[in-house]
Amino acid sequence: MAVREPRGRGGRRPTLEQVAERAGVGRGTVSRVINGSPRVSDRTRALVEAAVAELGYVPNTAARALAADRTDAIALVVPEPERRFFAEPYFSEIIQGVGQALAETEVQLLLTFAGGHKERRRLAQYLGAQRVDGVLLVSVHAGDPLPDLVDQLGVPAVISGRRSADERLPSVDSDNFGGGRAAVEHLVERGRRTIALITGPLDVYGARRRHEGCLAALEAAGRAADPELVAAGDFTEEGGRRAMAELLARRPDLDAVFAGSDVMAGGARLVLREAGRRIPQDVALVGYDDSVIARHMEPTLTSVRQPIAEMGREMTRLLLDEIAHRSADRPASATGERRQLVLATELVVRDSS
Amino acid sequence: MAVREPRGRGGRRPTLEQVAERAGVGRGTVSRVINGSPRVSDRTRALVEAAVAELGYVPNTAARALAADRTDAIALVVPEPERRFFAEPYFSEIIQGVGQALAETEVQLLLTFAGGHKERRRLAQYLGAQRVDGVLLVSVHAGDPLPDLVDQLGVPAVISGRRSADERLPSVDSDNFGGGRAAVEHLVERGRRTIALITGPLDVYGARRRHEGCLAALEAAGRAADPELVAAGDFTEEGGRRAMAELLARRPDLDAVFAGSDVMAGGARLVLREAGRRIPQDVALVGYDDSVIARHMEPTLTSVRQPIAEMGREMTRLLLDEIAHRSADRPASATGERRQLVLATELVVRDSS
DNA sequence: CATCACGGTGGGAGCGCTCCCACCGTACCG
DNA sequence: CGGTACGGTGGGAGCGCTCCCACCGTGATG
Repeated sequence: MAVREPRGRGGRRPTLEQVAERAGVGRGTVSRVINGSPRVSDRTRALVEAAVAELGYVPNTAARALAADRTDAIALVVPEPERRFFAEPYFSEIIQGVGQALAETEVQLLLTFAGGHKERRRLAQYLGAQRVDGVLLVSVHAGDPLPDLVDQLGVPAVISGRRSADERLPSVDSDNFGGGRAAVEHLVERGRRTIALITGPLDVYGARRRHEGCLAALEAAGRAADPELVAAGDFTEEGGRRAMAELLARRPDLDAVFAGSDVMAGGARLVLREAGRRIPQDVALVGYDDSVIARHMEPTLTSVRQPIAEMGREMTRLLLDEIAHRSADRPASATGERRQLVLATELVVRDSS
Repeated sequence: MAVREPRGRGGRRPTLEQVAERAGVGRGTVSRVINGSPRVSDRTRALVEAAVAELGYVPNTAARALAADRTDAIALVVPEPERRFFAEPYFSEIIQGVGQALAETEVQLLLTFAGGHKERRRLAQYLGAQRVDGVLLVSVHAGDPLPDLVDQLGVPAVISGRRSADERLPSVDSDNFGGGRAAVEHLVERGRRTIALITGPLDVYGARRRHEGCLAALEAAGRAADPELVAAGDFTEEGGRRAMAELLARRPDLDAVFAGSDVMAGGARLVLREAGRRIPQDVALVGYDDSVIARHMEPTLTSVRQPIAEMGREMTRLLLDEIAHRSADRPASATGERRQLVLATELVVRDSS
């Protein structure tokens, strides 16, 4: 007759204590071996490792977290209200990168959905309740209070994309300036004379940098920046349509368009087609993001690729670094380490230009 | 001069004990209030709640997990080696659904990447080490040992898609049979006479069911299933190309194609175009999945939509149910509850048919 | 008026681990 | 040859919570 275990499922797992007994050593020694302390003799270490293997011992996360005040978990905070965030491959790729960086460690990834303002406040509380060792914040809005809230709570955090030129928090960004510049340089090289620009919302730092890159490329090519050739979009397809219609009305002679996102480029394409302009013969079109849309558009869309998976990877590394430093009582922020990363973008040339 | 806290960041958070003292009650009573036990008088409850609010108390997850042997977290196991999994919106949508279902609860979502076979084994260990209360398994292969491993460990699990007709584990599937049938019915209604089928790998249960649905629709329309009009693909674009070329060689008179996935439909489209067939005038094309590709293909692709987000939601509900039942010492598996869900699919008609 | 039942409550024990202090022995020093 | 240093080790204390048992008071019961 099977004896019923006190509680829980599938029988109790072995504890540190049991491993210690089996190896004929003390609890502290086993703990030292498990945690890779150098202060253990080789003989003892081998003994303990054998016992661990025999018993199939796995440390209890909860107990460790409670005793050591460290969870070996980080959270990726997802701004859920934005469906856009899910629709674009951005999300998947970021997670892919995070997963890769985490694979080399014992750290777990927690997904947290931050909805409205109250939920964000609740989230902040939870973060304070030692649920995770650090936080990855993606797709942060300019005026979002969350990053600073998290920072004040003393929770290590890394954000994707700087919110401004003088970002204080550790961050990983892609080279928006270089990306915008490369797109326009490409159009110039292709012999395009009248290049129109559809920008993203300019209060978003990344969108503004893209635009500044475009302007720099134009200037380098000896062309004056023409306000008639610039229209602001809002990263939506509809916004791209509106901007394109506007530009076409003002300057029917344009022969190239750079849109600050693929989605806006998609909207622009529809307007161009309706106006009877052929792509790329009459008008060259370049987008930004190198999203799925770009590869499946007709014609396929030239676009600027951001290394999103790599951003996820670097964000994670930065965060793990910060966590390690803080637990060693010397925040990386105080060691003058580089905590702002900017990764290169790449122009992917396809049929639309 | 600020007194340095013993350890950890940002000062200690209030504990149950402190709340108890503040409220002038015992520790047990506070615990009861926090956990919503009915065995507390209204007066006392109000007292405790006030103290909780004043102190901004949040229970320590680790301590609770240790004491109660329950983590209030579930894991979504992601089969990482498949890049396909990330590329398709499947992943994002599943997570979206899971997030929605979890939003109503206090349960956290852990993302676990299961790479090769050893990593899966390691994963199984961790699952046993009370890291999570349950597991969501997505995109499970036919011969994958993981589901049974998890089950043997006694960890509640729900899988997406049945592995066979007599799936034992709780699962949420979409109506692949109905989806395949609807696609072919649609082609029949459109007056197509010679309907070719590109199947997925038939050892994948879902793919086989789709195919069986197709055959059922053909039979219902009084058409014999013609082996010449069936070719097997492997869910890749290249596989779709090969299958389409084969079909076209065998039956140049075909006027409709159903592909078991949008990606294969994409491959088929290229071959059809090269062969000078117009879509939909000469050949109607229908895909499956209603992925981003479908919306951006030229012409836009008619496709069968699976309610993926809803599947994520239902999987989560099923899992939370199972967890609740088990902790109440009566597994849902023993109560004869329905643990296999099949959700309806929907045909989205676009320009390709 | 003693007895019982029961809603309501306090607090001990213990979950499995890390941290840290005490201690042991050996090697090296003056 | 006593003193000091130090690598190596054992185990007590405690992390913050839940569980459960003992207990208290009240009102119904015999």
